[in-house]
Amino acid sequence: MTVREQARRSAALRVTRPRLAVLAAVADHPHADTDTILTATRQSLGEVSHQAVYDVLKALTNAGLLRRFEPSGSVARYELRVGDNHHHAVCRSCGAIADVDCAVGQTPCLAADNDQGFVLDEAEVIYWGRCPTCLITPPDPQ
Amino acid sequence: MTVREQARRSAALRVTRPRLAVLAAVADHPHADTDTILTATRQSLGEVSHQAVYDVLKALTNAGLLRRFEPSGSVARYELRVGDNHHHAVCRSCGAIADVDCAVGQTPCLAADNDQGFVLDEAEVIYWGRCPTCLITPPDPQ
DNA sequence: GTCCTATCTTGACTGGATCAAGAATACCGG
DNA sequence: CCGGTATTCTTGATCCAGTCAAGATAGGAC
Repeated sequence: MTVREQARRSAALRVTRPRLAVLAAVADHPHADTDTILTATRQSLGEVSHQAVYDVLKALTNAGLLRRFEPSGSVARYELRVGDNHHHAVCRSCGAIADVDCAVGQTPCLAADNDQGFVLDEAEVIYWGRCPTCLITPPDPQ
Repeated sequence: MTVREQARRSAALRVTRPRLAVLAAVADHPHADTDTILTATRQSLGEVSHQAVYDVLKALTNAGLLRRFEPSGSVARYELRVGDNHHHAVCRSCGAIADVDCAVGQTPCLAADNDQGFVLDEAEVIYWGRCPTCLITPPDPQ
């Protein structure tokens, strides 16, 4: 019993080659989607199953090493979890994503006026707008 | 030419029974997903194709009558677009959604410190936490 | 080295959403 | 009130990110 429990706990996050490779891929490709991460991982490792990458991303996200976010209309994207509380700006025309610091301090808007009894632990902010490139060369509106 | 252009403009948002029914369905079911809206629409109209509901939701959203949001891990949800800039609190365990006013004023966090040259027009905020029900009766952690 | 089980491989499947072609209908002018 | 026209709706197929399941592999404790 005790032995097994210990083993289970220590095995909470095994160090495997796919995990290291996925972690490196996310570091190299900020805000990458799953497919980009899969491609990058295969470049450094050779064959890796797509299921493995999904599993690894989920495990690392649960462990707090990665942060997952999903702008409306986009697939899931990942970045290295850093301590700050930065947010994301997304371009409405080309989908470009940039990191943005929040002006409100450490926990922006977390003190909501009317929280309906919810106990909140995170405020996820997505800013929508236009990136510099799309401002200069507006995409054809049809 | 002029005739056709006028027709096109005035036809920008035709008043059809499916559209009225969908609008009523969203009004009756705040934060409803597409399937809920489809079911509610069929209850008031009889048969409606699922494609029609998708088209209507997109048209009404583009017209600014509806607001679409999509919490990570959830399907798309819709609500009547109201003038305020309220946001949403989502329960991590049961997925319940509540409206929340932002404490920071009319355009929360919109004045980002470092906007990377983006011109921002909306700050979409999702608060993550636990709803009152899940606080009282925590769901089985397996 | 051995054992246990978390992790990875393989392959099928799910389900929200989109695409496409043709029929129906709202709205305009007359 | 009627016809013309482009939009909207119906029907039916398709896409694809993500999940499920079963068995093989390999990390790491002892």
